[in-house]
Amino acid sequence: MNKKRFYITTTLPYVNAAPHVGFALEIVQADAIARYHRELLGEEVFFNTGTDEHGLKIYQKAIEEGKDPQAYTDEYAAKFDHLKQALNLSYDNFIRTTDSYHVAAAQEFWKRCAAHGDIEKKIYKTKYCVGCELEKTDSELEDGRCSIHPNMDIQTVEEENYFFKFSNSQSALLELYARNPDFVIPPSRLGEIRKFIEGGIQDFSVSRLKRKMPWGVPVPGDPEHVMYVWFDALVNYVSALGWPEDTKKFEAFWGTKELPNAIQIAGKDNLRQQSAMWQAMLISAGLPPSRHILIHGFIISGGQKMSKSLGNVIDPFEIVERYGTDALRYYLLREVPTFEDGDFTIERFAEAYRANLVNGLGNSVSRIVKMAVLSGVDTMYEADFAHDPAFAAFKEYMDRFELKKAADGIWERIGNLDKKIDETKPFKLVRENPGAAKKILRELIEEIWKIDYMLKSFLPETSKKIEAILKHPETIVPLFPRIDA
RNA sequence: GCCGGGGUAGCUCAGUUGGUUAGAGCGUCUCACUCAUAAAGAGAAGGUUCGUGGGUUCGAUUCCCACCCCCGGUACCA
Repeated sequence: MNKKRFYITTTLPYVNAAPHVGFALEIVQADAIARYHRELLGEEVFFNTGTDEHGLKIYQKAIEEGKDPQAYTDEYAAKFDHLKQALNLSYDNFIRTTDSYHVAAAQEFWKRCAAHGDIEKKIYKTKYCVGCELEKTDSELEDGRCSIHPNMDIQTVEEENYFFKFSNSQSALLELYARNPDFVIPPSRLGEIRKFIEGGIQDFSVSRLKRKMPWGVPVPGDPEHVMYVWFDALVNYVSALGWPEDTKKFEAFWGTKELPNAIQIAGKDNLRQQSAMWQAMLISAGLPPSRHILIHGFIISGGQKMSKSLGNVIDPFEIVERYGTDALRYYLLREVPTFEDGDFTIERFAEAYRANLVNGLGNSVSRIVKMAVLSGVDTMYEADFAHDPAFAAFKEYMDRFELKKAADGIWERIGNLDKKIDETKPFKLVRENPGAAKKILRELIEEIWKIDYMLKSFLPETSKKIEAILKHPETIVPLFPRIDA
């Protein structure tokens, strides 16, 4: 019997700005889930992330900086390593949408959709502001006028584009949702997308004229066009697995129509692309749908969106530099609701750090290990955690991707350590009844091992530190230093 | 405008079949202890009773209606 395969992928951040804490949330959530499946469940995990590197904005940005677009994206992709280190990420694959195998896969995907009759040429009407000399989207216009040049009429520009026949998929999508009530998690987001699809859907354009915007994947059989960045970028979730060449690997991780296996995680702004458009593309290409689309919220700061002008932007690198990787991971995984918007301010962060990591986890480990050393209690432990009832509860939450609730359970156990010490007072008891005190301390040590085990997915570095301490208890140092605000 | 989510202690939030004195964590105050990172524990205060106004009901934070406020989306920005 083969090991169970597990696949999870983040969305690919678009590389026109430095990674911010919002993407950090997504990739840390994915990392915790991946580690859980890899290390605690022993599954064979494929954890994918990468960068989305085509499209107009990147093209413009590169030109702006006087660079070749490929060189610009190369630089950015290299920077991603900083994020990997800063957040201690365990992804197995890093895809760049400019990788040649991805480009080839995107073209094959296109051909399959075309063969299925879902791609056709149509006239695409764009709105064009002569003042800006730019095309505008409807949402950029106010009352049908450009907000920068309200005295000028918006012109309609027509060009030939390829369209994906999204409208063909309406019933198939609704059926997918009906068959899988947990297709999108949380369920409220499934309701949202279902309602959107029920309301009727329009075809969307999937190509751009190459002479206007050359930075994209060439459309097969038509040198005039490149793929619109959406289409190409979404294909990464399967090209990362070697599709279309490596059908074995693809099937093992992506799953089959009967047993889809792919977990995707995305922000709520990506609900439509991931749970509807991409699924429609998969259906068209004859591939299995995803298994779950996990939708997380946004990180806001002080009740407002982060923005440079408000000065409330949280830089993940700064936090890590000051408090350490696991402090940030802790905050993102437990202090932010898993599926809803969460607030992130330095004040709240510092408070959570002190209360739960310094005073909570760190101090509990210190006092127990110190007592164990003073009383000569063995700090090694080998156990089958799988049969621990509390671990079963933890597992249940993790299997439902309820990361915060799972973490809450761990911290409840940490709190119980202190409660037990206070009730039994082993530090006092050791003078009257050393045997009884040792027995209690031994139980506390075992409990730390179990907590440590559950912590592996969330705080991998801390988990290693705890193990090192338990192996060499005489060398104990604080897990989380006090940091003055 | 429309669609979705939300308005419960200072803060962050639980509260799914409507039922006695509405909960947790953090923060605050008091007390106690000393094994620990000047830390951990216990107790207490804190909600004009759960956005506002109606309604259904013996009884509603929980159901219905209207309204107010906040947030997101409103499709080619990836």
